[in-house]
Amino acid sequence: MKLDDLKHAQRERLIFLDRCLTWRGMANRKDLIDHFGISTAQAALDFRVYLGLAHSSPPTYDPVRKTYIAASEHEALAPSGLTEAFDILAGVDEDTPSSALPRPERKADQRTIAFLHQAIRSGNAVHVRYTSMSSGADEGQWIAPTRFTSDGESVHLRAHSFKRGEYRNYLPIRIDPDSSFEEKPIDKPLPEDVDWNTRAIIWLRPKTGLSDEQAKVVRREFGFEGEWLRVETRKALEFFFDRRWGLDTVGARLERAKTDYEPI
Amino acid sequence: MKLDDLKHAQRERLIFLDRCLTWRGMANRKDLIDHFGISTAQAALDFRVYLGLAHSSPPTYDPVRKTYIAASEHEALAPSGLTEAFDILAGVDEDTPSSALPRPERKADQRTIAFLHQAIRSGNAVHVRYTSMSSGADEGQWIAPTRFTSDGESVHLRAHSFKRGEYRNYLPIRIDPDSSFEEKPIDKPLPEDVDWNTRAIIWLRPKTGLSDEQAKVVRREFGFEGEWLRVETRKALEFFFDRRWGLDTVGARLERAKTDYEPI
DNA sequence: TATGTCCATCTAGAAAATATACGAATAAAA
DNA sequence: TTTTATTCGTATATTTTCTAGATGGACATA
Repeated sequence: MKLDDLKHAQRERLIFLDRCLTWRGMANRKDLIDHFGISTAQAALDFRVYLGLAHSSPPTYDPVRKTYIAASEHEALAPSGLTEAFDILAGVDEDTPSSALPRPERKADQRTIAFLHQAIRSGNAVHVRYTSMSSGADEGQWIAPTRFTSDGESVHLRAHSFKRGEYRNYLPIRIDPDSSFEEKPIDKPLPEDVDWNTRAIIWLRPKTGLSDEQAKVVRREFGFEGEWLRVETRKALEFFFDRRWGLDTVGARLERAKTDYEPI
Repeated sequence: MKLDDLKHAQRERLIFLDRCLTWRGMANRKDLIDHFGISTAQAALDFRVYLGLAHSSPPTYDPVRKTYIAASEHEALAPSGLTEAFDILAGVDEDTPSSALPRPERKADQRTIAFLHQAIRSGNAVHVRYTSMSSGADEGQWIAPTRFTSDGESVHLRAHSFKRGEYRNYLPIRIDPDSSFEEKPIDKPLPEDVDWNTRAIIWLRPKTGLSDEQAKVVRREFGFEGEWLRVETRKALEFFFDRRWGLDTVGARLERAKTDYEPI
């Protein structure tokens, strides 16, 4: 019996339960009932199924505290990072501001995104008017969108620019929503997107100048033991890496050691 | 009939469907079947329920393209940002690197988090050994944790420090996992957490020095029309704001105009 | 014209979940 | 000490949800 053998709905519930046990160290039927709106009977069934699945380190019921307590060597069925599981830990009060810092969410026009998605699916080129931060609005151009990407802050469009003869990253928000979005088939095959199909393996180390003790904290914080932290992405996204990881800021605690490239 | 009247499982499915229609502009039964593992019959039922709910701008079936197409004035039942909905747009190939830039995920010790959560719940003080980046490891101290917070990058612990006589933000990863985590009741009531209970309203504007046209792009990108963008958070989290929004970097396109404070 | 794909719908039946009731252990309040 | 509240578990009958499998329609492509 595995987590994947279950139906989607119950699997979702057990994953939630798993996270409660992992990060809170405790869980009740009430947690399931409040979160999913199921009955007490069903919640009890879910607990039994969970206990059946978690044979390596099952939680135990503590009648004194009236909750299930995770085993001290508890192993998550579906491992999660603390950031993903934050909502498990944060009490949600309506009205008052969240206990999470608001993010700089970029807006996007639904219709524009749908047109681009459509062009990607059909493999057509599409006509757009694009405003770049440096050169201002253009008069309209044909691009061949291939996929959406994300740098964690905003969503980008990866597309071949016929004007430039290369693949570039575009910000959908800078596409004029009143562009024609006219589509046309691509006459000759596009070149390979080399940067996309190149793996960039970035090796990071604690910033030069940190004391040994500080370096140790940094290692623990980012979860690596040896000399380097290995992070893997695509060369096409590497441009965004330093900013996303804050390597270019004054208080940076990591720096690049080296970068390896290999075809995917 | 409203989205909230539905059971959790079906509501999840309809929200997914809603996002497909919103951002892809199209949806099939197959999308539901692949994502939730339901039958074709159930997927067809979900579509009918969705059509019943989306009375203001229902999608239409296009027999030629063999998909449902969102109305051009489509209104999302459950509005979402593009960043949240990114997984709807990104094709997921296993094996190859993701099309999203990896995030600098901070690690955290489950057991430590569970102890802290326990202390918050019970309202007790807890004994921990904390290593700060500046002053190094301490000899152990009592703190009174009140809640978890998040700056979007890592999760923090908000706690009253008896040593300092004030509320501070701690990084759980810097708490020694071998701390005693001994608990004791708090003898006299804690002072109010004034910074937590103060609303910080931050007014941002396009960075001075940008051209009018550039400022216009910035406004559209961050979704504000007038002079300022209003962002609301808690004073206790304000310290993280500039870094999270990249206001302290060279390429920043927003700057603070003013900040208002008011009690919550 | 044949084939494949996508849709919808029908029916019977399986599976999932509920409502309701009952009993047990514990802590705190009366 | 007794009562109340909270949490657990389980059992029953019932309702709701979902599936399996079959049927048919519209359209595109070969």
